[in-house]
Amino acid sequence: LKNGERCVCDLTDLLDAAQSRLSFHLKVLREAGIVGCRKEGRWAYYWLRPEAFEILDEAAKDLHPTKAAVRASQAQCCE
Amino acid sequence: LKNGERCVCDLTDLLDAAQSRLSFHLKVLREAGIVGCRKEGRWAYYWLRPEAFEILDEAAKDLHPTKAAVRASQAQCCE
DNA sequence: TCAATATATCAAAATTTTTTGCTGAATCAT
DNA sequence: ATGATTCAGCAAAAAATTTTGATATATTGA
Repeated sequence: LKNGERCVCDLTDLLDAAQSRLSFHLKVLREAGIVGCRKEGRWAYYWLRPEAFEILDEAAKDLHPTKAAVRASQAQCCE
Repeated sequence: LKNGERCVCDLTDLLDAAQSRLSFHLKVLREAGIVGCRKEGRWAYYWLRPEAFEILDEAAKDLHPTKAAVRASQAQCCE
């Protein structure tokens, strides 16, 4: 989805995955706010929500060791 | 570990988790290159490896929707 | 209207991950 | 030496996640 919205049927082909399998995962991603979705006729299109990535980036930053912790671990000679 | 190295016994207290449980998870993290570890006497100290976070940041970036994809999804009025 | 297509949903099955409880090795203090 | 402490590793149990197969709904075109 990184390159733009896709309908579920495209994704089943692209990913060689069963439709119900994708439907399940897309639902999880949708409920997590990671993908958006719209219905158009028979098709359901999904896309990545850029907002979700701000949160991801923040979370990744939060995990980073502190400067002090980095200094301390650099002082050690580890395998 | 974000704040600096800790020995396993500290972590069992801090996280209220069984020792074997922590040992298991720390092993996974160690093998994934996320934590470093050293032995000192009876204790085993673990710390976060900052290098791991570069990879994480890169991976997060890779997932980001492209500019074009963002423009397209913004053009839509979605729920 | 009828058949085909796209999708969601659900329960059961399969798989993966996590936790627990136990054992054994190493270190340290007495 | 002995006993206590710290930790790794393992197998079995438990829990969580994922997949599959079936069914149901909605849309479209003939």
